[in-house]
Amino acid sequence: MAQLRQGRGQVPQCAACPVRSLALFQPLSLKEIQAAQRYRSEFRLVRRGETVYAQGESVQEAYTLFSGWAYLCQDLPGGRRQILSFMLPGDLLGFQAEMADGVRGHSARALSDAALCVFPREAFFSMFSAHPELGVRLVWMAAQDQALTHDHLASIGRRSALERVAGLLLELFLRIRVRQPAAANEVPCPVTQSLIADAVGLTKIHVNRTLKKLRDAELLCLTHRRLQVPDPERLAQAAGLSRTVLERRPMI
Amino acid sequence: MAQLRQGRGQVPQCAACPVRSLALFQPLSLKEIQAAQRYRSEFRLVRRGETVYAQGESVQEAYTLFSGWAYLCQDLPGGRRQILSFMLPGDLLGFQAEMADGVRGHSARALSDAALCVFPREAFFSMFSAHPELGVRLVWMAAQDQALTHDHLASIGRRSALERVAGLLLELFLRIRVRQPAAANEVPCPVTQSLIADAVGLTKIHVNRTLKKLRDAELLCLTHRRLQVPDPERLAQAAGLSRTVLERRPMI
DNA sequence: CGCGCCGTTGAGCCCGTTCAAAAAGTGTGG
DNA sequence: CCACACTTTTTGAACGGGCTCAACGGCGCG
Repeated sequence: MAQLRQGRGQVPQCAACPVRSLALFQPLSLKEIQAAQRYRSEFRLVRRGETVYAQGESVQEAYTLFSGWAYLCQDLPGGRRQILSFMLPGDLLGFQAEMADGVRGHSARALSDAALCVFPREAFFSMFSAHPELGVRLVWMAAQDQALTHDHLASIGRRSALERVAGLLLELFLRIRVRQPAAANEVPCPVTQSLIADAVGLTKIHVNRTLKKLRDAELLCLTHRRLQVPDPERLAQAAGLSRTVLERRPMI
Repeated sequence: MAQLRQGRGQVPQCAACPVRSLALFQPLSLKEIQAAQRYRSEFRLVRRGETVYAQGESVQEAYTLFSGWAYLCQDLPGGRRQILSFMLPGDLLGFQAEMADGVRGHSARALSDAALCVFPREAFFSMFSAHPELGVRLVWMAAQDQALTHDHLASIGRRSALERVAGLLLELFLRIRVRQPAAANEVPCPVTQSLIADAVGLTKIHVNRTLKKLRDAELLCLTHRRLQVPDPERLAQAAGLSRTVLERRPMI
């Protein structure tokens, strides 16, 4: 359990984890966290573009994204692909199909250089029996995840190109902002237009045109890996979202 | 807990439940099942078209679909709507947002006359502490659900109209067939073309044309609330699905 | 019978795609 | 520092899959 592969840096201690309040272990006390650290089998560094796990592989581990960005995507015949979700620090990866049929239905890739805490499949069973509240927490996170996926489904199925792009970027904006010390109207956002296209089911060319429209309407501006949203409320309206979306604090 | 509202029929006993092997309580022994029945607060009958729970309501209960069909759908501005999933006997409804922010993100409606076993929100906490294996089972079912939703997402985002319709009907065909005594190439299937349209993100008119194509190609035939699939393998190919989909037994 | 829902078919249009190409940004090695 | 390769962004022109609008037939039900 203790064969932690360390990259250039040192392995962080769970007790000092900066994303703990967002992550699976949130319900545990500081003392319990120190004990729970032994469930982690590895602290892994991955480079931008590298695969964390691949579609078709058998399920052996799950991960907490410690730092950096990642995304889940499903590859389809004809070179097509669909991005299922973007993952931010604190998010749990690889549990979606953990219990299903034992085979990954999608791949997970690093969008930027990233670090992951790795938990072997069996660790979850021990964790749940030792800390039942972690089971509740996991179910809660899974439900949150499912609700978000449902929103994406409705977005791709029934919304216009502009609504889709606006909706996705608003969601990312809000999710990133929760992870930031101060609430700003500009956040780092390393997604490319191609990635947006594969996430909302459009062509990268049409995403580009749509972004131009949004920029001209001063609803948002995505350049140099930074995302500006002057007025989230107005963007939500353009995305055809009910006002409540802004109040729902995402993924805490 | 025992105020079971009974319609015309008698309330079924969990021990004799015909969908137990598909449902949440699958891991329990016969003896445990009899005890677990007390968690059920109600056995409810709903008529075709009635709402089980509605978008925006606060979350109070979850349900096991005992008989009949249901579907989850999200309503959008402009009269648009997206069907998120179809529910068959044994499926768990209303847990998706159970733990999230306490507000339903979608509605659940009966597609045919249906019967539901109702479990109040708090029952789940008692159930999990009394039977930890139910927690594992629930997580497993949630993961299965999520995997299916991911497939829909990829389908709507990146597949052609024909692939989408073929894929959806193949999925339904397989899910219905598991619930049937003998494996036939014809199953009951009460979905209308409008419902298919709202599920795959197309117009009902275009769904109609697509169904005609599929019928002409003798891939499937959907008439009089019955679905025929002469050769599932060939249909899977037309839907652009890898062969493995057929082997994956859905939702057990 | 008449009403409402569901399925079917046609004609024309539009949103988003495809193909093509150039500009701008990013990273690498000499 | 520049040269080079590569990825990402931007723009134009033309095509087409799926949409809109409109009308009709069929079926179940009160």
